[in-house]
Amino acid sequence: MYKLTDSVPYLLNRAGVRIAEVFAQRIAEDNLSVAMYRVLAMLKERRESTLGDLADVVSVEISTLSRLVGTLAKRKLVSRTRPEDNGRIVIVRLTPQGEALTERLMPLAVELERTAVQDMSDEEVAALKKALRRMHSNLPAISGKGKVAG
Amino acid sequence: MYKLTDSVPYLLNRAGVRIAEVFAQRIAEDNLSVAMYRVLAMLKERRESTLGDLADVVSVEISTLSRLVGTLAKRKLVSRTRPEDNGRIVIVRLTPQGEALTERLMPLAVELERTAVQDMSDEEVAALKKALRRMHSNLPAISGKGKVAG
DNA sequence: TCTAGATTATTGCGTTTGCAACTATTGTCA
DNA sequence: TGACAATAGTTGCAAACGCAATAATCTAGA
Repeated sequence: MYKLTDSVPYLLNRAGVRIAEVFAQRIAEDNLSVAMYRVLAMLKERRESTLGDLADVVSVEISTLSRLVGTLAKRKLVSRTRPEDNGRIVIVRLTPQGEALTERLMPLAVELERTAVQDMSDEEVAALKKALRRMHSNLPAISGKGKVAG
Repeated sequence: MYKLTDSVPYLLNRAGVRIAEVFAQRIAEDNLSVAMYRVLAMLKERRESTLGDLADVVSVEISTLSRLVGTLAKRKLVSRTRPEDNGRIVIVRLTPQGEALTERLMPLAVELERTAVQDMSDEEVAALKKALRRMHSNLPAISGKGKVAG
């Protein structure tokens, strides 16, 4: 029998919102949003990325990300480049300042995660991550609303 | 060693966004958002609720919820009442139309969940839910930003 | 080569959101 | 009882968001 408050989507959202709120508060003094942090952390991980790839990774609309990256660029945390051999795409990279900031913030993310999963074993955490990845891959990406094969 | 794309907050957000997108698309033809659905499903579960309690359950700001419930009330899906013995609070209830709509949509939520966890055992799903509840309770609720014990 | 289509990012625009301020009501305690 | 604090909800306002339209570039086929 279905109960909203026992359903996976609901519990997922509730935990996700809560953890994002806590992290948002921690990085607010640096005038960063959670999405901004994810962009920075992603670039630290991959060194560089196009806007579209970043949007996929960060789970936000590309138009939102375009403006968000614009803000980060204005603050000299990232650079935007259109390669000569491909004038469509934009390559985003961390600046030294951006890298320094990211390195300073990552420990906060680590600590937050530790707090969140404090009473779970390594196996439980691994199983959780596996389940989260599975659910993501079990569901279709929404491209542009109801535009299907057309 | 920390990797954004292997961290729990990131995976949590990614799965949550994806599942919400899919469900949003399914209920879009009824002009409902996911938060609206959660309000309706919550009222179906509890019969009635104050605005503040609803906000807690649905994980949205009370100001947002105030407007959202106003919209639902305009569509005659819920009713709002200020009890005579307490003029501060607002009691929200489903109307018959609201209940009918909710009953029609709940199977969609069930099916979505089934799709999301399709390759997991009952035990795995139970462990997932447990982990999601734990993380929620391991983290502090954010009241009003940095207002602490003041 | 030239044109039609696909890809990638940006911008316009209306909607939604959250914070802060405000209103209204209730609770407390001197 | 009377005043001050606490609670509950609403509204103003600015920021953030997503969709749709647009611009710019690249790709592929005749």
